[in-house]
Amino acid sequence: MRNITILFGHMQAQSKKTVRPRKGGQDGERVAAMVPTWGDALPNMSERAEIKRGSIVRAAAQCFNRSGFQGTSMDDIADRLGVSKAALYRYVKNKHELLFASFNMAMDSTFANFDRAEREGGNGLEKLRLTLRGYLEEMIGKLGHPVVLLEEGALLPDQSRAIVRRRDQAEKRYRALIAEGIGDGSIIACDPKLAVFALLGAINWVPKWYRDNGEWSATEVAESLVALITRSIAAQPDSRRVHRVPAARSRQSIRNATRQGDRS
Amino acid sequence: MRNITILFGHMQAQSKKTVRPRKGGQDGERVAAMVPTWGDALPNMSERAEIKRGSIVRAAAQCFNRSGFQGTSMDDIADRLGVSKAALYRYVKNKHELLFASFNMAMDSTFANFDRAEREGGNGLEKLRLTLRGYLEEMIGKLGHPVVLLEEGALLPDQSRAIVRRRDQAEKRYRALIAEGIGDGSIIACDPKLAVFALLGAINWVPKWYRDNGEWSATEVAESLVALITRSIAAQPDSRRVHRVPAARSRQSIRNATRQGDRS
DNA sequence: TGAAAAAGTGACCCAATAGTTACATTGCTT
DNA sequence: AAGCAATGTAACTATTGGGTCACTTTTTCA
Repeated sequence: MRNITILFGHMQAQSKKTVRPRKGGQDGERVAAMVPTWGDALPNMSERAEIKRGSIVRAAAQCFNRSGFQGTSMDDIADRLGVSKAALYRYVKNKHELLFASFNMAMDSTFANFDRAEREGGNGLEKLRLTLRGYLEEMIGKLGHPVVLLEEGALLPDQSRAIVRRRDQAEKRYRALIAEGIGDGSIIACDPKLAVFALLGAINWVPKWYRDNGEWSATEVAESLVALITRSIAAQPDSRRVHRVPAARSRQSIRNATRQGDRS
Repeated sequence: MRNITILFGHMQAQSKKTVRPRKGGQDGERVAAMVPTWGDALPNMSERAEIKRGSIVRAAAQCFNRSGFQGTSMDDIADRLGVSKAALYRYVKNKHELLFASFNMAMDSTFANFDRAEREGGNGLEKLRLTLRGYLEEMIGKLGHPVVLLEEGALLPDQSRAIVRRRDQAEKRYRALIAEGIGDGSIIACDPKLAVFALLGAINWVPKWYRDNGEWSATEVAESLVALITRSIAAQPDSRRVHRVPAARSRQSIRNATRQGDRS
């Protein structure tokens, strides 16, 4: 009934269904199969705590994306990592901290990509594209597939203030890029605020349909989606740009990359 | 302690804070203020039950939009209508039925607007615009401000199957419109599936930023947003179309129409 | 190797909340 | 006015899930 514990540092015997039996139940002995607890990454030393915390946050973000904050239990997150709920509390104060960390992860990525685009980018439109593409790519890659940003209302008042401030800064910076693009002629005259909402909507919707078991890499999705949506405000909309990637890999690959049965 | 009940058919005395004291508490006598129970609409007869049920569903949809399914309690919904939780159960079987009804309301509107666009519309792009615009306008108008469609994972298996089927039909029909547009030359060559995801993302994101106390009517928001996002796939992107409304009412009005402090 | 520190666990506590029920109130109809 | 059906409510239950704790197992290191 206890784990048939064996070795390899951070490996641990586990029931083979990845999901551990929720309610103790009749505890027939588990069929042991070697599964890395803490899903992979675990280099060495005492910085491991930091790495584990990161794994917890990512797992939480994935759960939040799929089921929402209130719809996710700490057991769900623990199960995903192959640990017990109580173990999480060694690395994390409470559930809200996980939500807060998820939001901050997304905001960190946003600002990092703003900076990168500022260094690399050309005109306003190009910088906007670089930022969106980088963000999308990073979020998809880091979280297995999704993005974050829903469930804002579930934050605690203090956290909410902090996140809202960062998000407002981000939106302001997006609008500034659009204004820059309007100024340099790369972007059509439009209301920057409305445009930003439209862009972010399309971006933040991705986790609702993207499945990472599909054929598309994070890069491919990011590239073609960003090309598509930024065309809505591009001064000289380039036809080739929009369907370059889809045409290359054919629409069959998109079909595979996205839901069919879906969650239910 | 009991309501100082008085008259006017469906009017009822209520504590003035609209939110009724959650936990009974020390029941100081309530300061009575006349508030229409069931928030307005209540014509007459015994068909009133039907109308009340509709009010409940709309209230529920609004709550779900703001806080998610799991984040909304039946008390929240009851409070919004100025009734007790138990009263809801006279018109509704359970909470999941409310979620199901919310989804179906959105799907009904979608298909109704497909049909309307089919009758009125010109080329593929025009039909697409009509559909999106009608849907957005109707949802914003009907629900006070928002849309629905998140929280799909919270549906019960049976309900989920039904909704997923309708949603897939809707997506198929969206893709068909885009294909039609590609055929008649009004829409650029692109992957219809990716395009639909992008469009729906922007549409479904609206409740996250739109506030109905702003200056913009549902019609205005719907029109300008749809113009903006469909430009991403328009064969001949029309500059005037995109910023017509924003230019007319100035960007100040958008600023007012959207969040500043936001929920927290 | 052995002991202390670190990591993890099952069982428990408690608050929140979906749903029920026994009762009160309203209002229609005659 | 009386009585019945419809409508609504307060109080209860049963369950779920966040968070804690005493204890076990694993790892580190002298």
